[in-house]
Amino acid sequence: MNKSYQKILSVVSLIPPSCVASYGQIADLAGLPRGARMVSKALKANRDDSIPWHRVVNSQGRISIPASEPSFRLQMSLLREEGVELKGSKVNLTKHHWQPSLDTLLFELSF
DNA sequence: TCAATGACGTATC
DNA sequence: CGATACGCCATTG
Repeated sequence: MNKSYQKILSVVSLIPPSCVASYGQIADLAGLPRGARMVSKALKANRDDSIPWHRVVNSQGRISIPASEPSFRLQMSLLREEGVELKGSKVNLTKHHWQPSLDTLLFELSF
């Protein structure tokens, strides 16, 4: 577990319920431009359930976990439980895309 | 070393 | 909307 992973997870933990963020967006907020693939690795490696990993989807709003894996269904369930509108495996981004407040951004910078 | 591999992103057709 | 092609980059064998 290196520093980048910690940073990534800390950013993910800021995503509020019924909102989603993209891998690229998380990478940017974590100060890791073009680090989208690292975000996916960090989430896959993470075992802490208190981190809302399910609120991270790809830039198209689609769940990126292979449908063959069990966590794919789990992610859908968790999102629906929060009231996130899902059309198939795609979320309504115009409604649920996370837009961090200025406060949140400043808080991140101080981390 | 080096090629292959992703829970990615963007551009093009 | 679906399919393909690249770029990207840490990790893996």
